[in-house]
Amino acid sequence: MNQQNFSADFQLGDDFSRKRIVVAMSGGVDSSVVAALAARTGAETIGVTLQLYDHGSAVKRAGACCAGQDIRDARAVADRLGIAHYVFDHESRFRESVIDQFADEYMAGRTPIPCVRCNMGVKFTDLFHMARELGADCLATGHYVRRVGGAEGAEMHRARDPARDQSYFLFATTKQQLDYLRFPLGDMPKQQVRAIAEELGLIVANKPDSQDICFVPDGDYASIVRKIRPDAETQGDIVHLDGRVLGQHKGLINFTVGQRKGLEIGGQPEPLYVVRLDATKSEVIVGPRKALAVTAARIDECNWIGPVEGRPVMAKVRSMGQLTPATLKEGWLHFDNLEYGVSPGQAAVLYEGTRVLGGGWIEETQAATLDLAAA
RNA sequence: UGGGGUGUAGCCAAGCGGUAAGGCACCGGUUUUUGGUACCGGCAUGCGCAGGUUCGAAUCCUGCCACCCCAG
Repeated sequence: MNQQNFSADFQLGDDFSRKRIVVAMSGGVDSSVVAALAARTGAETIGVTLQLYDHGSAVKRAGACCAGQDIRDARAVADRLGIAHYVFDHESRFRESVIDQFADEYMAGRTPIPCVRCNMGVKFTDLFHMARELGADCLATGHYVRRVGGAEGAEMHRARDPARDQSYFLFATTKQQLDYLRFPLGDMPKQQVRAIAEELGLIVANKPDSQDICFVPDGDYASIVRKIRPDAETQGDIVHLDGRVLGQHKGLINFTVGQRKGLEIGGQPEPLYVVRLDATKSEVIVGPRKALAVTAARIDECNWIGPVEGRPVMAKVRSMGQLTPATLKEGWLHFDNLEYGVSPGQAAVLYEGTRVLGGGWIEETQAATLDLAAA
């Protein structure tokens, strides 16, 4: 640990004395350290925390953010750093832009990514405007992703540490947002971030990383959906690709494409996986693993911050997945190799080297084995 | 109630005298700021029931029960 570790480039020129930085503080260690780094530049630093959901069961859980104790942690860190700190109640906004949409997606037989919706709306739209209104020169967050100056303006790149890279969740960041955003942690290993927090005596130094979905108390996301969408328990058949009805399910919301666990169908020679969800018939269609293979995915509601059409790129269809070579043509992302467990509602994010080119939401997929998909 | 067959964990199933494979399902753990996947571990003191033979039985014998098939 040396002094060098205490600085980060906020990409605001040389004279920070007349700059103002707004930091999105979730109450976790990452954004707390960003606030510390921002304050250290000499710029006027303002911490902003959004309260995103209620004070119920979720707030005491390790790994939560933006509620209850996290708000107090953010406040404590801001006090320690001697920076201004504002808390805004965004529960209703979060509910309609993230939680309701989350439930509706599951109801439609799709598999949502609330973290992306949260980044798109609450964080990079609402917070963005607040920062502007506060007269800030930039909005800094604790995301592990890099903002790099390029020939045609700011580019987004994957984090230095591939294990912590969060670019998958940020594909919908627009060019305009990227111009204004700063991600000072993109070059740092997590270990260093914690070390800084500890060095500065921040209360959150040893706080567990957030994981799972922040507004789901115990990993049981289906219970949240059932709570706000009472008809989520519509039962239906579990149907094999060959047409056989193998069993019954307790609601489409409990399943996603590629899922193996939870079907409760035994006596099979090999595992069954969810191949498709049919919301209109309330059917879960299952088949062998090879039936999951897809050659392409149609993506929609795309956001591009780099050139992609017709070029060979690398793609990700899940946050922790491997990069896989692909090409985008007329809305369809064609994979060079077969991909498995690709679900509508998930995101496809494209890269060129470390650069994030953007991405889109998966609407449908092209099965590799037509004979099996025919059923 | 004539003949034949089968009864091993929730399901499928090997074993056919030497001290209960494997798969699916399920449970737990690891990994993971989405879901899922993957990986690791667990999972029948007991083989339809009751006796018997044997040093030793899921495996042999007897009886009973259940289910299936073929006949009249």
